[in-house]
Amino acid sequence: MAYWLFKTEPSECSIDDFVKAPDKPIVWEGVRNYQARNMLRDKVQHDDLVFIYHSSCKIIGIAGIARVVASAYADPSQFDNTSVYFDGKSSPDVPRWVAVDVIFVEKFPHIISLDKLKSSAKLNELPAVQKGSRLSVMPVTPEQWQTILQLG
DNA sequence: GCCAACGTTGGC
DNA sequence: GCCAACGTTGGC
Repeated sequence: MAYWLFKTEPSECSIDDFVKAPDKPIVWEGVRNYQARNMLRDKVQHDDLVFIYHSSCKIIGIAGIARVVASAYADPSQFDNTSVYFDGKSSPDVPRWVAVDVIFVEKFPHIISLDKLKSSAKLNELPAVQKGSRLSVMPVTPEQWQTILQLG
């Protein structure tokens, strides 16, 4: 079992969308970065736990936890020409992008802010706190996971 | 809205 | 395969 951090803009998908439908898997689609895709496709497994990170918003930070309930499959949005995630260069025969399904586990009473994450020396290696990091799917070590939980 | 830091594209 | 130009991300 592994740990991950998934970035999302809460205007697109926030922890509250999970809270609203706690038993309904959410399709984690729209990852359009090769490094992130490779991790989604090759490493993210059923039952892995995921920090949900809110980016590009007022309160930036980790908002809660979700669990992976379906490992990688072809991201349907890449074939949907009405979707902002449509990719005309991808084909059903050789899908370029993948999605996973995640389900609600927990919403934190307070978002663990980016400032707080940066304040812990133990999290220096976490890509999320590093300047210029644009990974939308990133690994979290068990030690980092525990450190972050204690910050919350 | 600015802009630094990346990532991707495409001509050569 | 290099690299300039362009596009995107994401914190501020």
